[in-house]
Amino acid sequence: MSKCEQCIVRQFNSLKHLSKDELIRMSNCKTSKTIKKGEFLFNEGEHINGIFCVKDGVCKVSKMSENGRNQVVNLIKKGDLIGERSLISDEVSNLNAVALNDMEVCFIPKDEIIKDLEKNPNFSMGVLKNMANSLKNADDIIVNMAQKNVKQRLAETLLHLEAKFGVNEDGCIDIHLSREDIANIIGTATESAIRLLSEFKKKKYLAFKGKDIQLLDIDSLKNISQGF
Amino acid sequence: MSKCEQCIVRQFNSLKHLSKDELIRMSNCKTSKTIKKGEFLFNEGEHINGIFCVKDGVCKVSKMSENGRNQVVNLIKKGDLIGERSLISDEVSNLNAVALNDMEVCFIPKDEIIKDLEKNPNFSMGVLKNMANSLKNADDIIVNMAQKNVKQRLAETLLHLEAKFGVNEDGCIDIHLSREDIANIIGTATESAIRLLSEFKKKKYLAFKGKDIQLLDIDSLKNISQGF
DNA sequence: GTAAAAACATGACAAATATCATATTTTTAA
DNA sequence: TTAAAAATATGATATTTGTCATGTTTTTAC
Repeated sequence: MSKCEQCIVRQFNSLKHLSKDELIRMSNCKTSKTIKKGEFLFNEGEHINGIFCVKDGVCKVSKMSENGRNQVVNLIKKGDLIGERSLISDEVSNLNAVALNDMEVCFIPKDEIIKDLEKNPNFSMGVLKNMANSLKNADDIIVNMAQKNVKQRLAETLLHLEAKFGVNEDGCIDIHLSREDIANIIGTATESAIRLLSEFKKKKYLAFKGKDIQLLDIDSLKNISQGF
Repeated sequence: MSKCEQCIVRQFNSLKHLSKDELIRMSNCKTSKTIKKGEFLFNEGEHINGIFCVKDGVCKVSKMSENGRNQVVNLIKKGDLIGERSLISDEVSNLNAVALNDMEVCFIPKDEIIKDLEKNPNFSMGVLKNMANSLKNADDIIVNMAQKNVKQRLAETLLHLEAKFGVNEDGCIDIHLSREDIANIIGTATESAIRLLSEFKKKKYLAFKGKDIQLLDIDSLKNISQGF
């Protein structure tokens, strides 16, 4: 069993506020899991009863709309925590999370985290700050969804993905998303997303390498996302 | 100066978790303000440096989009707190808040709240739960914005407003919003909102009394919001 | 009370987007 | 390896929505 107190990943999230003692206790009750590409971490309606700390890999967090379409609300990567919300409010998850590539995660049971939240103000302030930040992001996404058209949202999303995941040795955004995933992030029909990506390619704002995307003209994409 | 420990309003928000001592200290450092209809509580870019507890009245919380349009992200009413976020993350506000009618609010300075958050785990858990709930709502709004069309969003919003603000003696939704406000909630052009309201009126889903709106056919509105 | 401003309303049209159809390419599984 | 399935791509068309124009009603400020 790997030890939390020696794990680098926790430096990237609220768990960095825990004391050595708290981390040792956590090591003893956590479970490590390997989640294969396409498998679920959790589903809508499930009681999660703990949080996941992502050691490696990426998952998409989404929610079914009443229309029967899937909306991606977040992408979670190495160093992030998932499930904080369902932990604090005693409800079942309103979201589902599916691995986009093979993942290494640790699962920490609810009770353990609650204890730490109550006893360690640094930790709870950290969680609070993190949530405040998520909430601010959510507001930005709402404004973008409500006020920007599909082309603007696609440009914005591509820039955001490159900023978040960086580029690989080919110069492409270092995450593999299907065209459908991209459509489900920006909230449009898959065909529309494909069409606009083709348009951007034709205009040399980006290039396809295999199915991955390389951004070529950041300035133009920025302008588009801002409505110019 | 009114006393927090005797104020009913705090029962409706996280401040209910504070001890008598903490409330007495809060009474001594808070300031009461009257905010007239149309005046701002705070603006985008301002340091808020505290939270507002709403004793009476309603305000709309919005954000300018890069397109220059205003998106309403929340409506805050009696019993709610505003400004929690800017308090916890040390940044300027990303939102602005303007009174929709005359308001009575108390302003509690940041330092006081931070002290309580660090010393009273019940309180910080309460704030955390509240934020978790806001985050869940935000996800729902994102999904609605992304996946529903304007007519669905209007129906949804009307139902939501009636649930949140109730009806007055005329049977109308008990909040006065301009057509522009409604358009800015659902993220559409004012003309589109007006047109759809007229359509709903023609179909007897609702009636206008003056400029207020009375919902007549809840079932039909529910069906519309769900895409039937 | 009255003029000016703001809000509301509606038509005409243009632009954006979804949907359906169909073809091609890529991936998956036996 | 190969057939089937899934993903990508693009055209045609219908629907939704935004924009501009214009008129009416309501509210505001003097």
